[in-house]
Amino acid sequence: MSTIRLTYTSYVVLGLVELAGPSTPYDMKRGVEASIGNFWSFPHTQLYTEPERLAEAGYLTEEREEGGRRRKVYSLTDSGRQALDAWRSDPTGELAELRDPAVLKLFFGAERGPLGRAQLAAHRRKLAEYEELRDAIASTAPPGPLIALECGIEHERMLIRYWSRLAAEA
Amino acid sequence: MSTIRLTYTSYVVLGLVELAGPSTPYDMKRGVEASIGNFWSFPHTQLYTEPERLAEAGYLTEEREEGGRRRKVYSLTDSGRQALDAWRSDPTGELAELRDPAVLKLFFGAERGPLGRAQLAAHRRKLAEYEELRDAIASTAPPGPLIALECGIEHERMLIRYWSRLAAEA
DNA sequence: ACCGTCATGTAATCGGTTACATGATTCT
DNA sequence: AGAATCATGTAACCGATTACATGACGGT
Repeated sequence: MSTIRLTYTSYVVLGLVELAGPSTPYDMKRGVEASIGNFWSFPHTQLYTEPERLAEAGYLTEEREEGGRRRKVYSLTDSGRQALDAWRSDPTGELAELRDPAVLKLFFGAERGPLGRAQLAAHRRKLAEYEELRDAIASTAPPGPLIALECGIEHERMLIRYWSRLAAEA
Repeated sequence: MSTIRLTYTSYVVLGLVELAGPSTPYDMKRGVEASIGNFWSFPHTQLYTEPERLAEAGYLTEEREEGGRRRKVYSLTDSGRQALDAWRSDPTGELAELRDPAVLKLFFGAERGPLGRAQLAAHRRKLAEYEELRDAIASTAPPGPLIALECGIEHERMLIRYWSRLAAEA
């Protein structure tokens, strides 16, 4: 049993398994897209390697399905739940970075007009998608995902205002 | 002369050298902090390895200072300027992700109260810092950095509203 | 002369991404 | 039955981070 550094990806995996119960990597993949994947994405291959890492370190157990494809099924251990709890209950003051590719271009002198229009279109689409998603899950989802989705919605609205203003000035 | 994939870090380096002229890694480091580093950060060691990569691929030239520490000084080549231009003038529809550690915790069930208060404090500090910075450079800085800074300010304001609301509900 | 801090850099490690590959399933 | 798409996974590579290390310089 090795010792590893828990990354954000680790917590996403632990959190997903807590939410959904014992999961295969593919279960996780489906759990990620259209939820947490909207604002914290990574390639699906991470969902094969990361649970393995976590299992080696004792945060998950790894079993094989009986019959069929005999896929790997991961479950939370006590140690895993503890790690998740410790992380979750530490009220971090760490801040998100903008890390917006379009703002990066802007910083280095990109033309506002075309960039603004492209961004506006994309952000409007994303906002619509979020609002639809919220309406679809509002009555059934746990509060965490819902409230996070609200943040995503505010984020999109802010950026739509921002790029609108820029595109208008240009 | 090798072929490399240009990452965001590459464009940051190319952009910095364009803005500031021939630079040593340490010049770049100073250029990064308090400007682009606020919303697209990375460890300073990247500023030693990345220019080297870029020089090998022909986007920068590498010279040695005469005397003193004989530090490496990097300058843009035509090829580097072209790559920067091509990137900058492509109006990307690629979207920023939230990728906010605090929202991640929220998603997986963190308590709103303590987390909200910690985030509020941190975001208020950051906002004040941005506003001060803006006032300090408003008259001298090129438009790109200023307009990007405006985005950072709006971002902070949005998150202050968001966490205020959450902390109040909790 | 010493100490602390800033300046400057090297090297190793590793998480994350990219590329690829093969079974299942569904559709026509 | 063939094609297309979804499901499931492996392996290699590499950019990014972490750890460490030494030189310069200002203050006491």
